[in-house]
Amino acid sequence: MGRPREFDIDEALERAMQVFWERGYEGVSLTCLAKAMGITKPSLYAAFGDKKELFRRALERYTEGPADYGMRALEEPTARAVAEAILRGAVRTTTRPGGPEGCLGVQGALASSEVGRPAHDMLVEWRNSSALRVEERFQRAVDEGDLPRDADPRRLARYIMTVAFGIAVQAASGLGRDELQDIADTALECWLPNRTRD
Amino acid sequence: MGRPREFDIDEALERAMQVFWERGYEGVSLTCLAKAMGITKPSLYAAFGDKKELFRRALERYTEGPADYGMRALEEPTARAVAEAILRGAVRTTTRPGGPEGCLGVQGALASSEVGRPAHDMLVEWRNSSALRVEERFQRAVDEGDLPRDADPRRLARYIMTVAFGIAVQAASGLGRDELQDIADTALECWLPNRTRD
DNA sequence: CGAATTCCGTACCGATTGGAATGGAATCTT
DNA sequence: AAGATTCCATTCCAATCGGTACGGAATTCG
Repeated sequence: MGRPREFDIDEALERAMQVFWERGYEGVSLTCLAKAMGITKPSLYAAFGDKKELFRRALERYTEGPADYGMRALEEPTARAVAEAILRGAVRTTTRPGGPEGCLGVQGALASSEVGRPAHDMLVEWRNSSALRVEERFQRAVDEGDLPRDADPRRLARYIMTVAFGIAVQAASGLGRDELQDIADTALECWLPNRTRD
Repeated sequence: MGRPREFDIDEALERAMQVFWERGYEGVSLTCLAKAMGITKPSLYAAFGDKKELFRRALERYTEGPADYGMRALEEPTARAVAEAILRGAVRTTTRPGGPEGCLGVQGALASSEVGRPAHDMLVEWRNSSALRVEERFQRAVDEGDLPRDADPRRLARYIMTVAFGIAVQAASGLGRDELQDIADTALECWLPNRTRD
């Protein structure tokens, strides 16, 4: 009941995600955000609450959209394939032609003032929980005999995630897709035996 | 001639560097900056020019201070030792007890609005030139026979720097020194034969 | 000592920040 | 059609942003 909204809330959120991805949390004002979303500030406020709530929604959308390679990678059959999928996904996502360079989870709010703290904390948690899921997947690989019994899942997961985050930083520094894939390949060269590079 | 300044300009710059390191360029206001430096805004403005000039000075000081491991690493005798020194330095600097966690070159302004562009550009250039110097060092290693003739110095350098930047991100996510050193060790395990871990 | 010079502190500048109040327009249920 | 409800647009809010104008305090040179 009542007057229906004149904008598509999903499309508006998509725009918001793009802008946050490109400029970070504190790097965008509500005014700029509203303009990019094609709506006015009150509409934004009514539909999404405040700025940090909008950011949370955008981060959620990012996780299930551009960064869904993370979840899908965990379904690969071997630890090696998981690692490959993560790094390959990181390369592709941080250099996708349509979108901003880099990773929202890294760019968003690495450093922040007090007002940027909510986004900062969300992203720290986002990065750490990602690493944790990879670790759990690698633990399963050890249990299954896919990884050697003496392998350290946490250490391997942290290594892969570190390279992935480093790739995001390098993408923000202007490196291209091929160069980043080279880096990913280098990181994988030392990985356990069954190399299956495409 | 004239009234002498009542604060130590070197110490003030040190404070500024610390704050930029911790909160990034846009994350600190001039007011907060001046307070941390123990001086007033007009004094700051008179001594350092505007905010981006102060940031430039702070970045300079960072390069020659906490991040001097980068330059010193290049003087190591072998490529392997260079790589080790870089990663070890990254670990130590991003987790030094006294200072902020992470790396000024990474934290400062990965993502930025228009007003943060100067810092953003400075840091992109800083990261890229760091990688370039490592590449040149590795090229020398190839020339000297320290690295195999078919090694790709650029690729190796980018890999090492990617891991180093990734370490900085992880430090900002709260990982401790030992955990980061584990990551560095893992990254080096695949490195060429002569492992000389301490 | 006195003039010139430089620095410090306060108080303030216009612009922009995240957020909200208000009122009219559009749609639902009754 | 009437009332209730929801949305949109303008306008405004106190606070803060980076950056200054100005007057008094401290120092050196003459």
